[in-house]
Amino acid sequence: MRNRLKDVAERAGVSVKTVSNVVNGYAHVRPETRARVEEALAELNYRPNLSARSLRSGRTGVIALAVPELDIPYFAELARHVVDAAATHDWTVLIDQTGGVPERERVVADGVRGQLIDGLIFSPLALTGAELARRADPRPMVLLGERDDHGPLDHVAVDNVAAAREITTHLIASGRRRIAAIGAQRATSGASASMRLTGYKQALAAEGIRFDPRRVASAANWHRADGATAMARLLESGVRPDAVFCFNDTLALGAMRALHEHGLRVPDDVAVAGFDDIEDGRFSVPTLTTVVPDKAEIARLAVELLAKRLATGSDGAPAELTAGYRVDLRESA
Amino acid sequence: MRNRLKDVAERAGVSVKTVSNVVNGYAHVRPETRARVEEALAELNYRPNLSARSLRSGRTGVIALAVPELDIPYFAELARHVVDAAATHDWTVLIDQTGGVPERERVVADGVRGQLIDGLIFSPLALTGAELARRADPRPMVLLGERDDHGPLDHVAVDNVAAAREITTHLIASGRRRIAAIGAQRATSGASASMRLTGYKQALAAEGIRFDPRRVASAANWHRADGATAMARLLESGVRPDAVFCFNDTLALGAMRALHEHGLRVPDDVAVAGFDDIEDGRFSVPTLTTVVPDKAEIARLAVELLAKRLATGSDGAPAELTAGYRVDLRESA
DNA sequence: CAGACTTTCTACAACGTTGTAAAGATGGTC
DNA sequence: GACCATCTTTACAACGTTGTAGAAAGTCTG
Repeated sequence: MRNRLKDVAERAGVSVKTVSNVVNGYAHVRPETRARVEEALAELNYRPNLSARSLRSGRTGVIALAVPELDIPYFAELARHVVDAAATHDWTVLIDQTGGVPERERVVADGVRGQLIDGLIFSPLALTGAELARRADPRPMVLLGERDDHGPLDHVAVDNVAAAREITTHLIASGRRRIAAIGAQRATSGASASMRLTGYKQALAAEGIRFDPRRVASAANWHRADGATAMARLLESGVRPDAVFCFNDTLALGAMRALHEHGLRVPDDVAVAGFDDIEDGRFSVPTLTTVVPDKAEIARLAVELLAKRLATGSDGAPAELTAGYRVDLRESA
Repeated sequence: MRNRLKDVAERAGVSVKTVSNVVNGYAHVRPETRARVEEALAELNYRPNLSARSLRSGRTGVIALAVPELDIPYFAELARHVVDAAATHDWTVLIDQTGGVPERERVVADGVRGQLIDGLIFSPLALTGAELARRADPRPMVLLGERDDHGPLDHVAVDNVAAAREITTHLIASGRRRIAAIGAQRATSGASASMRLTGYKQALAAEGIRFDPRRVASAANWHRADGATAMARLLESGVRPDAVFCFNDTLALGAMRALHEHGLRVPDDVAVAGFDDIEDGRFSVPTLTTVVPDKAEIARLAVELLAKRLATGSDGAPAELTAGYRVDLRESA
């Protein structure tokens, strides 16, 4: 049942190379020969051996996508877009989960996958661009997500500062003045966090609202539980926000739960805004106003960067591409 | 930078095969030789070429996991467990998303991945076991999820009937009598649906409550929107349920949203129970009472079935394994 | 210390594929 | 009909790895 070119060749009465030529659509094959070969191909249900092809060609047709966790909805959705974008190049995507753990991230960047993959699309959480740049693996890598320091590496992100500014401005425009923020992190660990915080501050400044550090709650992780505890901390600390900008949707959903537990209504008492547009936010109670990054564009740009590196043999200055976003106003703010 | 055994061998002054022996931990290598080779290995940062290994061995060390969609939380969580279980065999997992589309499912079963994979763990939505059994690909395949008809194929599932019965019984025990169900499907398309419906009916019967078909709402898909519309349909049809068993958590979250919109409180007015234990349900308002399948066990059993097939060359009668579950009582019921 | 056995290392071949080069067939031109 | 160009097909080698078989050197047994 495991059929090789050789078996097909014998059945069709031609050489192995002729079968190979037919399989690969080489033009100069006599029509009758082609027909005979195709018949044999079908009868034997021939499938090319990809290992042999890869060995011969030096390409596997597989790229890796490394993300912190697939059960973070943002990354699950992103993964699907990457798979779709890769399919246009006939590439298979292998997904690696790093857990955001530095050690695992380093191992992935250094090429755990060995010669299994042609390139890597990487959304790191713990490692900086500079750390990643001095990796041992020569295969091309594209970084996803905003980094202040992305080293000499190709890179795709949305303009986080602008997006955060825009959604904060919306909160102000709808009459809120005591706007809290949830999700800040130590500068070293989270570029997303610091950029979103910057956008938030810029919006306040532009509208002449004084920035109050007591209204900013940090969150080491960005899961629901973190959002809930951060919100609770804010409420119990005595700052009485009338709105909160959460640095991602998951935090926002957690924050809404905490607000609910404190007997506060959303958006009546406190408006809530998020970031990422995960599916849950479209069905939460109330639905979540959020920044919608163009995930399909992010995926497409990343795959195309990789394709360019693979085509040109990795040289050329690092590219830094920006994908689009929009703010979707729903019920929560 | 791309180093082969040959380069290492030259550097260490030994034959290619000796390097291979060191890399593979062959015992009979003189310690000094081993040390010299290991030094060369490190200096050149040798990585084995997996394509060549696969070609030689006939094994790729990659298994595929085919699921409907990764942004369905249940499958994202399951995927992580499968990756972990596969890691114990040093296998890499390649995830395929079928979208639940029959054509895509057929293509996956017939081996799109060609010779890239050693085996397949498949959670089909559209195709029956019998349809899947007559596939063209000879590689071992393990089915996940309950099927009434799973053909002559290895298969891992939890006892859906028992689990549905148990959680419905809990609803009854807590005093509910007008218990609705959301998620029924035409018998042909959804074995999960029909088994959960069966468990629901059994629980009613055991407690002497007459089954009322008007209290059962169907849902072609099991997304939030489907749960919300199904719940709304029930409420507007005049049946006044005091509880609802949703055939998965996502439906339940959608149903809770619809209840909220109709001004009904959960669990005070209507208790809600789900199935799957997705992370969202642990943070929803209120948190969701649900059936918790042992996803780690499902993954482990599936991977081990695959390992057994690969070791024994695919013969032996199809196995049918059952993984555990428990009912987690939270706020919603 | 002969013989048998073990340890250490190596050459070779094969896994299935495709690029190269070249041979043979066909067709066209003068 | 000789020549050249193009079409069609083929043999061969190579991609990097590892199993097999065997050579050479070392160790043990009686």
